[in-house]
Amino acid sequence: MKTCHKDFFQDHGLKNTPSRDAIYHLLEDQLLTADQVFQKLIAKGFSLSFSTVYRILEKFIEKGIVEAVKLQGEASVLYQVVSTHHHHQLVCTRCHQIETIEECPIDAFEQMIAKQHKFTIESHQMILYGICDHCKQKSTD
Amino acid sequence: MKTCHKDFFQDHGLKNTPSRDAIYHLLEDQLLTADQVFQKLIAKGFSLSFSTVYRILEKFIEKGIVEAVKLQGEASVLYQVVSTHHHHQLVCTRCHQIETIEECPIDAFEQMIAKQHKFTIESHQMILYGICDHCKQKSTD
DNA sequence: AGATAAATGCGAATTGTTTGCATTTATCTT
DNA sequence: AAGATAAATGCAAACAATTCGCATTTATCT
Repeated sequence: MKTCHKDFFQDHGLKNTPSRDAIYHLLEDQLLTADQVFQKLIAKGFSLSFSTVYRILEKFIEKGIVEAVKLQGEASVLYQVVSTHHHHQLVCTRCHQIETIEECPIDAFEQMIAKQHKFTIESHQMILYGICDHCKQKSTD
Repeated sequence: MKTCHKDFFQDHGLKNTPSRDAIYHLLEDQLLTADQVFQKLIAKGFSLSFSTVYRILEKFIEKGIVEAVKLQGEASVLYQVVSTHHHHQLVCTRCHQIETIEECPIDAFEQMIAKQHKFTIESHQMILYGICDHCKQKSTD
């Protein structure tokens, strides 16, 4: 519950509602689909509608509070609170677990691209697909 | 028409049909949605059904002939023939033009990730969003 | 040429997401 | 603190992209 002080939503021009708060906290430390957000809240006994989930996510993205990530192969979009620090994802192609990493090789790369292609990079998405440690160990059993 | 010799599809265990050939050649040098593939072929006077487009793309992906790329914000998936050489995309957030680049900063990075996270990278997707040269020049007019 | 499995066309079904509209709620005003 | 106001919500219907079932056709293998 790092950044969510009392007027957090109001500072973004959003009303402070229980649903917003609940969704925000859910997405602080994990990537979830809209459906997963909905299910988790319902499971907690929280009451809200499915379209509200989508509408809140939409507002969050609009305000830069949350980012949407589209992974190859996954049908639905994943959402996550935008951290102050940059990060990327390691997606295991076997168990589909997603690990978040802080390392990024692109900063240096950006300058080269800016020159060679005269393209000013504003943001980037990098997703690495492969086998996680856990799955690797299982396959050697 | 680089790699498409007579038995190309058969080598992949696929029958050699006109639709396959047409779609393959369309995607050799551009990223298109399923719908765009369909529209372009229809426009050329080619006759095929929409579900055939999806089924062919599905097969191509299964055989590793084509890759699917999901961009942030875009509703539908883009498809492209997998080149023998590795490449990435520069997506202009203004004009939505997509440029393909050969440079890749990730090869060296992969080894580091493999060690630090015990994650074996099989493939990766990197998309850079920003402003292309053309749009930049327009904005200074 | 005939057999066989794969490929195709068509429409209907499914899935993820968005929208319209009536109702409720957070915040602002007095 | 009560009422005004716009934003937020619930519900169901609409949508758009993609998938599927099934009957028919076609490429490839005898």
